[in-house]
Amino acid sequence: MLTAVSAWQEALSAEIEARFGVALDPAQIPFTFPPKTELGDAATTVAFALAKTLRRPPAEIAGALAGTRLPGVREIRTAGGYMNLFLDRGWAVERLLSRGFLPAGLEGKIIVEHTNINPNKAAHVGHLRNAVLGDTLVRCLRYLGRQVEVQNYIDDTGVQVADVVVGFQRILGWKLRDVRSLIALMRDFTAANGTYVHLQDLIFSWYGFWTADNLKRFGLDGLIPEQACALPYPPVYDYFHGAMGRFDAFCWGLYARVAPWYAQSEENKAARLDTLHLMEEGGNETAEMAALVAEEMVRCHLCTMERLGIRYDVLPHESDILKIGFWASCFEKLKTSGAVHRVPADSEDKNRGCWVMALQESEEFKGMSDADKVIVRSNGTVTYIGKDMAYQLWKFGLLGRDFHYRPFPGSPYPIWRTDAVSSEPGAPSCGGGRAVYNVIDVRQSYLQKIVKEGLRQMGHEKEAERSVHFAYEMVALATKFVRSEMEKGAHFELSEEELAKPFVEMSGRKGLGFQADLLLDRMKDRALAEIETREPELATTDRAQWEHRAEALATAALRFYMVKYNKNQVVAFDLEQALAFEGDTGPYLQYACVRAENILRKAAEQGLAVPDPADPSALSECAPHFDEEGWGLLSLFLRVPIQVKMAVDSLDLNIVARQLYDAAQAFHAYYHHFPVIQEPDPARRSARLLTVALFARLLREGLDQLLGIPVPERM
RNA sequence: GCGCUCGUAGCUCAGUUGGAUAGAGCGUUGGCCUCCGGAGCCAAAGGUCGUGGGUUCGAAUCCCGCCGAGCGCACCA
Repeated sequence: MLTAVSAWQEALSAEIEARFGVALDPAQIPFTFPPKTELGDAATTVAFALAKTLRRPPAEIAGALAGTRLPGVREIRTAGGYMNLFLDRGWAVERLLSRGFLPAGLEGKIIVEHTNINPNKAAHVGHLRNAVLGDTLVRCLRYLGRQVEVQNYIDDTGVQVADVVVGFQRILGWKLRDVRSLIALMRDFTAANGTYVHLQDLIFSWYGFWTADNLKRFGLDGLIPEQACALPYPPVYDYFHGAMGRFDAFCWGLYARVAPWYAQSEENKAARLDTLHLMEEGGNETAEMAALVAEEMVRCHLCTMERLGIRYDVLPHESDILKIGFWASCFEKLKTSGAVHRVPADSEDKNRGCWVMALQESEEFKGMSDADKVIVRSNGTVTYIGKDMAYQLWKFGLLGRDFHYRPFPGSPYPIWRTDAVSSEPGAPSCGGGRAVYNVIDVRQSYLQKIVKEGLRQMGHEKEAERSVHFAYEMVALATKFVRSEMEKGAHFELSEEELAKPFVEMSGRKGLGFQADLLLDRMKDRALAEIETREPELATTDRAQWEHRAEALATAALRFYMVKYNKNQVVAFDLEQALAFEGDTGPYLQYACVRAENILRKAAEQGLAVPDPADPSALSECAPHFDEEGWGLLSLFLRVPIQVKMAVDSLDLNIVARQLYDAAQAFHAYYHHFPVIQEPDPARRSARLLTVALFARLLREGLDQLLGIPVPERM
């Protein structure tokens, strides 16, 4: 409908000029949709807009324009100032199926960066919102004909990874080979038993874990390893609370132990800096452990996201940005363009000795009490914001150089990661985009603004304009939910004051949050049970099918939950609400599609001829027999391209979810009021079969291409 | 202090360049499976759209004030 609307705008603009002598920019002619489908397939309120300049009543203007000939439009009916368009149905359906309402193959690569989880712990529901929004944006852009490169940035050099390494080395007393064994063991168990292994059972029954040191550490010195393995509930059982046989979940628990451990002594606190230094130096066991942990963690995250149908093209690593010298190049540009200056070391300024970017000149930062931002610290190290600027320059191809690339090992699908030294055969070239979307939560708006300002000050005005921060509100935990978890025995460090608020912020450091895989597992369990009540025999006859359907339902429920809210709305996560399969949920949309396809299958089984949507003669034969309600249902899909465009322009992706939900809702109502197979009149039956076939196809396509929601054959 | 965001039904939320009778879901109440799958449908009850002004043919939407809530403004990322 996008392409049709612009044609209508042109035609109307010409007609208005001819009739009233008023030149109106075609793009300014507003097109909307009537509140009820029987009022028309599309509408324009241009008469209201003209009423002011022409000083004539809107209804009169609408009446005068009603005779305008618009391509594909069979009739224009006016209602007050509204002009309601009724389309030629054959024309509309043909274009719906051939994607004739969509622009194709638009020039210029668009880069979308999303997910960006610190590789030191399992993904939680907050990360899911980021990944789902990012992936939905990618799908919408591709739907609109854009070429998209998806990047997932890996911060493998920061304090977060260091903290987990400290946990392994100093709290658990593990060596590199212990971590290696753990990873290998986890992979074996996951492969053998799926996702339902509790780590506690695993780790404590692991003979190798019970070294003399560990026996002593956990107060079991008198025992031999075999005895410790056999203990049903070792004294440290709670130590690994919540880990589910996954390495990332293990690190989640471990990471939460590190902050309290730092708090115990100054000596402990010093371990963080020591570790960071060792990681930076390289060539030692600590650095190797950090790399190992980060890589395995990324693998875990890729698997989690794979469950949701979320994939990436490339994984840029922060360590490579430094090693390959991107930061050095960026720093040169910053200095030569005058974007940064050095504050003299002997000055009184609090930033003495630092390289800072001055922001007080910029409109954006007016009213700031302190408008200087430190880019390079007085000790010569670069801040996060500096590295991000280098990364952003590369994304636009402004560094004039590229990374090397090698395949990321052991990923669930082929994917490239950056490398600082050399490329492997078949390596792609990445970056160099025309526009860039950074999907990052709203709390980083200030920093993202600075990155954009940096581009501007380096003289890249155009790129700064095309640098979009896709800001969304965080996912917090509903206090109601946290309380119920605490009643079940979970321990969180929360004050009464915090518990009095409607929601609490998640915190990886505190281990406060809900893990993505855990949520998906809970949803899957729920789905398995639901399926079992409907098809009890499936559990024994086809277990793989049973699981496949449950996983699809979990994916749908989760993705829809994450995309249905407005991006500015804080999502207060509540397990009960997230686990819902009824009403305004993903499974409701899947069910509409499954139901429609069921009718088609049943009809075919009974030997009824199901009209082929792609066959023009079937279409012209059926079109006159469409029920008005059936057409109203199909006409909702005319809105999709415009809604997707609006969603991408405003970054309010819930528009897309809403639109498909409305279509599903309209179908469920149609289903109950219009029997298809039972309809005795053959012509009418054929028309209804075609309606259902078209609906099923359009909804399946929409769910898959736009929302990334898979639809199983049955559910 | 400065900046951003939010406040709509008992609860969770839609309502997008100001437009047709303010809508969904959950929950409540009452209906609907010998009939294409009841993860569904139909109906009822439930609203001073935080509040007070303003702009205009028209305001939940735009402007100003006030009240309440969240987030940001580091040589952390």
